[in-house]
Amino acid sequence: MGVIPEPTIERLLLLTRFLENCGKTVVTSSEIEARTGWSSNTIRKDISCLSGELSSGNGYAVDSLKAAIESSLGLKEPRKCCVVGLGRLGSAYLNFPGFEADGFNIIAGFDSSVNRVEILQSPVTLYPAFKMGEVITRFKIELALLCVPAATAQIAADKLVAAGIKGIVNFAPASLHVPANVTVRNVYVVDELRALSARLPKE
Amino acid sequence: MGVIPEPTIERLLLLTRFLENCGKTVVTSSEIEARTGWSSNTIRKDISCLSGELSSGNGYAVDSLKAAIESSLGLKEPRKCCVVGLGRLGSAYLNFPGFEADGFNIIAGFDSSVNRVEILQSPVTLYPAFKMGEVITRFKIELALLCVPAATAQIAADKLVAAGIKGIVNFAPASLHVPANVTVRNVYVVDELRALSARLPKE
DNA sequence: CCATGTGAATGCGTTCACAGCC
DNA sequence: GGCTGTGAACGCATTCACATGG
Repeated sequence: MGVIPEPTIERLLLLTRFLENCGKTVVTSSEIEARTGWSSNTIRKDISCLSGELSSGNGYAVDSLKAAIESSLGLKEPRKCCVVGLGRLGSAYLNFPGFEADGFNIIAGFDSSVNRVEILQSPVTLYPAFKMGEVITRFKIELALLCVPAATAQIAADKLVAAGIKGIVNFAPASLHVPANVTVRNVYVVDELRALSARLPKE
Repeated sequence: MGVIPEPTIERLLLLTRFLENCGKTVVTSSEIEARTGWSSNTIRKDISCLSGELSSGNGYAVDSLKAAIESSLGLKEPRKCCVVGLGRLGSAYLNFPGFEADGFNIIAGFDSSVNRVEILQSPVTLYPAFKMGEVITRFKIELALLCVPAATAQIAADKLVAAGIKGIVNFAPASLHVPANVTVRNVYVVDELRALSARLPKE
C-alpha cells in the first residue's frame, strides 16, 4: 500500500480534528463530505491508505478511525521539541498548554540574549543560543519552533540543522534553505492573509 | 492568460519573501532553484503566469518581479481585517507591527467578554462580540483572524460569514464549515508539528 | 553560450463507476 | 438500500526538450 500522497496526509491530519469535534461515534464518508467539502470519494480513498478494519459496512467508528490515522502517520510517539527565539511569540509558546495532549514535549528554549534567558519565567529550561547544538544533540530534540526575526532565521536554521534537527516550524517571513532530510513548515500570519487576498475575486 | 494554478499561487507568495531577503538586484531561475528546492522549470512556468516584461535574457530584475507578483495576485490593494477572540494570541496580533507593510489594516477586535473589551489596551477599537455583524458590514472588513477556542470556532465563523467576511485565518484546531465563496486558512501550531511528525522517517 | 519561455509528454492525484458487503 | 472499497478514466500540474533571444 505504498507511500501516502502528500495531499492525503494533509487531509488526514485535518480529519482527526474533525473527528475530535464532531461529537459522534460513527460517521459516514458523506457526512464528512458535507462538513469538510472534500468529496466522499476522496475521503474513502484517503482512508484506504490506512491499515486495519475500519468500517463494518456503513460508517466508520470515530475512535478507531482516529487511532488508525494517528498510528499510520506516526503521531503516537512522543516528540521532543524546542523553541528558538523567546520574543513575544516564542515565550507565548513556552506557556502554551496544547502540546502535551498530542504528545509534543517542549523541553528547551533558546535565545541569543543571555539576559532574557535569565529573566524569563518559564516551565521549561532556557539556554543561551550558543548551547543550541549541545542541548539538541544531548536530548535528541527532533522538532523546533523557530520564532526569531526574519533577518536571523537562516542563521538559526543552519544551527538547528547542524545539531541534527528533523523538522522546523518557521514563523519568520523568510524562505529557509535546508537539506532534503529536514522538513520546514512555514507559518507566517501575513502570508496567510496574502494567500487569502490572492483568492479574493479581483474586480 | 487563464487562471493561476493553486500550487503556483502558493509558490509565488513564498517567492516574494525570498526576493525580499536575497539581497540581490537580479536573480536567475537556477539561483532560485538552489535556494528554494523548486526546479528552475517550475519557477519559469510559475513566472510565465505573470504579465509584463520581466527578463532581459538572463535573470529577472528582483524589484520588477516582486511587483509583478504582487500585482498579479492582487496583493497591492489594502485590506481591512479584524481579530476575533482576544485571548493571549488574539491580543498579540492586535499589537503585531508586521501587517501594515503588506497593506493589511487591523481595524477592529472582538471578544465575547465585555469586561475584557473594556480593560484591554489596544491600538485598534475593540467591540463586544454581539456587534460583529454590524461593525464588519459597516467598515466593509474583508478578512478575519479567528483566535477563539476550538469549542466556539464554528459559531464565530458562522457570524463572520453572515456578516459577509471573505476570508478567515483559523487558529483553532477545528475544521470549519463555510460556504464556497469564503476561504479558510488553518494555522494551528500543533497541527504543523503533527505534519512534521508524519514526515519523519518511521522506524 | 547561457538563460528564458513554451508546446508536448509524463506522472500523480482526483473523480468516476461499479462490485462487494452489511 | 446505503455505504464502503477499488480498479480505470480523467485532468491538471510538473517535467522535459527545444526553439528563441540577448
